Order: sequence, then C-alpha cells, then structure tokens
Amino acid sequence: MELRHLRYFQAVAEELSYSRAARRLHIAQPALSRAVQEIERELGVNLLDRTRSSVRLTPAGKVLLRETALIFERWDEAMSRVLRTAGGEEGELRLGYIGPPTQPFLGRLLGEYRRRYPLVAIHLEERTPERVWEMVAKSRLSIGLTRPVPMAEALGLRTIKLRDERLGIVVPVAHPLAKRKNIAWRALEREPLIVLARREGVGLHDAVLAGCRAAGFAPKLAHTPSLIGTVLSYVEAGSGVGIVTDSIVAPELPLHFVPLKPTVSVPLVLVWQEDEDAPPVQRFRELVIEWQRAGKLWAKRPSR
Amino acid sequence: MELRHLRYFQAVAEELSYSRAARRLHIAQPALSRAVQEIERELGVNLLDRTRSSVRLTPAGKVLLRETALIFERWDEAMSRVLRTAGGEEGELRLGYIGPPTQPFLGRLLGEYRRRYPLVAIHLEERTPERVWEMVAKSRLSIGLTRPVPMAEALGLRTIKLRDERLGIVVPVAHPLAKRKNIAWRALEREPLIVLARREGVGLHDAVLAGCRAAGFAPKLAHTPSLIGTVLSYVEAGSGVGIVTDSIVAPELPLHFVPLKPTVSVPLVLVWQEDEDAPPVQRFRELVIEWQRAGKLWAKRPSR
DNA sequence: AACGGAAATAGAGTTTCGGTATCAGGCTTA
DNA sequence: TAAGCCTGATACCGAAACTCTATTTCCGTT
Repeated sequence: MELRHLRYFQAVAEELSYSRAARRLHIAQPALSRAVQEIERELGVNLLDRTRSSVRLTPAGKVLLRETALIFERWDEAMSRVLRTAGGEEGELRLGYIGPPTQPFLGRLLGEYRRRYPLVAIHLEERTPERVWEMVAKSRLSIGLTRPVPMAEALGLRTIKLRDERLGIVVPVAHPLAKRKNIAWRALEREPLIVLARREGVGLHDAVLAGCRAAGFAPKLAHTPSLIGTVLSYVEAGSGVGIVTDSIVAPELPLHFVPLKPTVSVPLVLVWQEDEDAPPVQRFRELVIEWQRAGKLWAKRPSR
Repeated sequence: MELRHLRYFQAVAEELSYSRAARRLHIAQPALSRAVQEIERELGVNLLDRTRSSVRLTPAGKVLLRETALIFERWDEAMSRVLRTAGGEEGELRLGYIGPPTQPFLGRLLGEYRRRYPLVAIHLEERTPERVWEMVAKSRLSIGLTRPVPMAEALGLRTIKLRDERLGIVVPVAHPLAKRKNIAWRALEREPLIVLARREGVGLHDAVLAGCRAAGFAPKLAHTPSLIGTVLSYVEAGSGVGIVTDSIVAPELPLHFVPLKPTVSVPLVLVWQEDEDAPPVQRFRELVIEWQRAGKLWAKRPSR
C-alpha cells in the first residue's frame, strides 16, 4: 500500500462520496473505487459502507481516517524538517572555544547566530586550546575557536586565522613600565613573570618562552596559574609582570597593557573537520568570516 | 512521493550501500538509484554523499532517516489500530442501563467483557428507562439495558427481550401476607401501595396500574418515591405494601417477596440502533445473548 | 597498470495507474 | 408508475512508471 491510497481514502472519507472526492482530486471516479478496494483487500477490513446512494464510514474506517491525518501530519513535519535542515535553519552546533580571547565577542556572535537560525540547538564547551581541536578532530565538536592546530591537514582539519593577538605585559597602573608605548623583551630579563600554565595553552606559553629565548635570556617564571584571571590577580597583587595577549580586557581593574617589541603573535583560529557539511556549521563559519571582514569580532574592545 | 521512496531510502541509508540495500529489498540496484534521486529532486535536497566507493548521509539525510522511522511507526500503529477496531478489540462502548434490575449481573458482565476486549473504553450511564432508549435513539449511547421501547422500529431501534420480570409485593417478614406462595391482585385493594414514581419508569408503574385495573379496582398509592431503595425503606417502616419486580434482591433486609397472580411481567430488553455496527457493540450484544442462553444473567440471584 | 567493486546510465519489458465507456441500482420527478 | 438522473462498480484500453538486464564510469586496490 502506498500513500496514494491513503490520500484517496481520505478524500472519499471526508466527502462521503466517490464522485465528489474524484472531482476534488482531479481524477476519474473509477480510480478511487479501485484504490479504496485495494486498501480494503489488503487489510481485509471494510472501511466504507457503500449503498448505491450513500457512503458511510465503518468504525474501522473512522479510525483509519483519524490515523491518516496523523500520518500526513508526521509526513509534513518530516519534509519541513528536512528542508529546514538542508537550509541550515535547524540542526545543532557544538561549539568548543577557549574562554578569555573569545570573551569580548562570543556572546554577541552567538546572539546574532541564534537570531538568524533560532531552531539550531547550540551546545557550548569551554576547554583548553588543545582539548578544543582534539575534540573537533574526534567529531565531538562540530567547530572550534582555538589556537593553531599542528598538522591540521594530516588530521583532516581545516582552519582559518581570525586574528593575530599580540603579546604584551600587564602591570599595575602605578608600575614604572605602565606608561611605555611598548617594551622590549630584554626588559623582562630580571622581572618575575606570570604566565598561563603550559597545560592550559601550549601555544601561548611556548610563544612567551620563544620570545624570551629570541631576546637571549631565560625567563624567570614566578607563577604559572591555570586561569587568566589568576594571572591578573597576581599582577594586581604586585607579584610580578603578567604576559598575556592584547585580547585580554579588564577595564575594571587598575592594570595597563603594554605591547612587547619585537612583536610576537598568537593566532586565534576557527577549526572544523574538512568534510563537516552540516548546514548549521557552515552557517556559523560564514557568520564568523562575515564578522571578521566587518571588523566586528573585537568591535567593543576599547583600543589601547 | 510515495512510501516506496522512503522504504528504499531507509534501506540505503541504513546499509550505506546501494547494492547491499538492493539485495536486502530483493530488487535490482538501479531501481534504488532512481528512487533516491527522485526524492532528492523533489525536495531539492541532497540526502546522500555518494562517491564511487562510499555512501554517506548528509545532515538532511540523517534527519530524514530519523523522521522516516517515525513515519513508519505511525503507519504501523495506524494499521494495527484499524485491524483491532475491525476485530472489535479496540473502540468504545457507551452503555446506558437502569440500575436495580441490572445490578445482579451487570458488574460480572462488564468484568467478562473487559477481560475479553481489554482495549475497549467503557462508558456507563445509569438513567431512567425512557432516558436510556432516548439516548440510544439519538446515538448518545451505543447500547442500552432498559424497559421495552414503544415504536422501536419506527425509531430505527432494535431490541431483544432478555427476561420477563414478574411483578410481586414486598412486605416485612412479619407481615400476614409474607408466608403466601403467591397473592391475588384483589388482595391489594385495601392495602396502601408503594410503587416507584412514574417518571422513573413508565413501564413498571403502568404495569402496576394495569394489574389493579384488570382486577377491578383502583390502587391506593401511599407513596411513589424515585428510588427502589426508598420503596423498600417505606415497606420496612410498615408504610404499606411495595410492588416491585422479582429482580429486586435485598437479602440483607428483613423483607419477603411474594409473586402476584395472575402474573404480570415487565420485560428487560437490550436496545441498540439498527445500523449500529461498531464491533465493540456487536461483541457486547453477542456476550449478553451468550449469557442469557447460558442462564448466567441472573445466576447469582437466590431463587425464591 | 590492471583488476574488482560500486553507483550511474541506457534501453527494454512489464506492471499498474488512470481514463473512457458501460452497467446496475436507488432516488427524484413528472 | 415510469422516466431520468445520480452514484458506485466493472471492463477495457492506452500511457506512464517501475523494474530489470546490460553497460559505462570511476575509484581504490593489488
């Protein structure tokens, strides 16, 4: 039996007349007779009581009419789901990200995304940079905002760089270095440094070490906490000079950011699986790129 | 698009291979290629990523696979509902009845019915005899246990008599008439009588009046309460002689029933609409007739 | 480089689907 | 009461569709 049979039966059952139903369906009446007979034969059940002059539903026919409506409802729902999914209006987006560098724009970005594609279910996972791209590689996440991925191609991953974040120091406003336009790496040789723990981000940590090595000294790491916030707290407490990227904003704290020279950058990238074609993910990529081009990814950050 | 398309798509999506799916469906592979292409063309959506060597679901395809399962679930549910309805295993039975004469067997009868057809929803309505058959005539009830219906055929109703209930008197055990095997109508000429109100049952009330008239006297009606129980209470209180049918059992009360002679009967009938063909109703009729033949309709009543 | 496997395409045969013509029976109308 | 009309069922035919076999094309493997 096919849907056609149900469509025909439904029309007859609603019109309670073969000829009227045939007119409604724009087909000839004998086709209806046959179709209904086929259902009845296949089920072995009488659905319609037909006298020459009237058509009435049997109890089983009444039940089938109700059920038919439910089936078509499901059918329509299925089709529109598929269309919405193909159009990227429905589905899910599992986004992994690193917190501090994305904090200035992530909220607004997701707000815009949700506004455009309200039916997409958004799952967020804040992880360390390495964990984020590992999870993307394992398809545990559909897309990630993180630090560059070594051997991305070998893992079947694609990345685009959203921004280079420049390294610099954070010091209390009263600190002697706070007034400088920029600062040489050498100046940090004697300073006790506060840097994020390596396990929280190999890229950032190693970039700091590389910067120092390039300047010809080994850094004196006073503390390597697990949270950017803790770095800032140490700095505020006067425990040393913090090294962070310029994406870290803390306007409410009495701290100053001074870029290091020569410039050392830590990129922020968008990463996804090469064959990831789920429309919600594609739409998210498009939105991020659109915002990057429009310079909106850091718009609200006060320029320093 | 037809169910066939979904069946084929489902097989391909589950097997992730056209040739394996074709083997599973016992058809040739090109038919599958075509069917899936037809879905894709009709929806304008890619459902499968096919390379020469592998088939993978697109996001929309995944959604359709899930939805397809739901549709088939609904379909199966619909078909088995229809079959159960046709077989009388599902549906509803709206039964109207008069209380006192049916009380000795109705509970057991419905218990057996529910045991046999557990999916049938049973609705009960206790009403006066006239109200019961009126409601059957208006299709507010699917079947009724009541007193005979005047002009049943004209109303499109069919009835079968389940039993003739013999009229008799109820008196306190100590009453002078209590020891008699039977009693003549004439003996009631001077007695204050307690009879159920006419509005609660025209048939019974008029049968009493007719019995008296046939014996050549007009009855002295002391009370005409609305409930059989109240009749018995009046009798117990010594207010007069009650006239009831022999179906009224009150073994816990100190009352005796003595049949009247000549015998006057009030029938109990089963009534339904002529064209009522809902299987649950047909099954109920069959059960009642079966019980009547087996003499089980009053089995538990102590014979007096 | 050749082979094997998988899906797409082409062409032919068969099924089935819908159309027209017709039949049979009931209701209305003259 | 008879004729006409309407309804659903049946018979038959032509066209569309579905499926099959045969073949091609491409990828991956040996």
